[in-house]
Amino acid sequence: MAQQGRTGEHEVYIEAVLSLVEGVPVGRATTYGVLAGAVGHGGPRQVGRVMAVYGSSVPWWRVVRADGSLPLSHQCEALVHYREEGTPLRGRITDAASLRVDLDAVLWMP
DNA sequence: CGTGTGACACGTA
DNA sequence: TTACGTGCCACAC
Repeated sequence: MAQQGRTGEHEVYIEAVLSLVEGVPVGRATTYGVLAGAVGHGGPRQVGRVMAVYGSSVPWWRVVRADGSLPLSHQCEALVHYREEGTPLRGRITDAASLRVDLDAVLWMP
């Protein structure tokens, strides 16, 4: 449709990241670096920033750090989703500091 | 226009 | 495994 006349690369980048996150299947997960490489521009930090601002509209919990650890202030919320989706975790639930997603089993790539 | 900060990544100890 | 330093890019002040 004839709208969005301004193809701002900034918005294109945001939509690209969000689109990829929405494409992550249930029970799986990916990393900021993978998404950054998928869009072919910027870096993992830029992806993280997009998630921090616009991530509220996408399954952000399926995006974790390269080592499988969770976002600093959202691991508790992510934990709830992981339990519902049956996402395999490593470490001990009693210690969120060492809690990580088993990327070796659920890593998803676009 | 320099400095600090961040939902990051990687190497090394 | 954790801790520290460095590189990266964008944004707030």
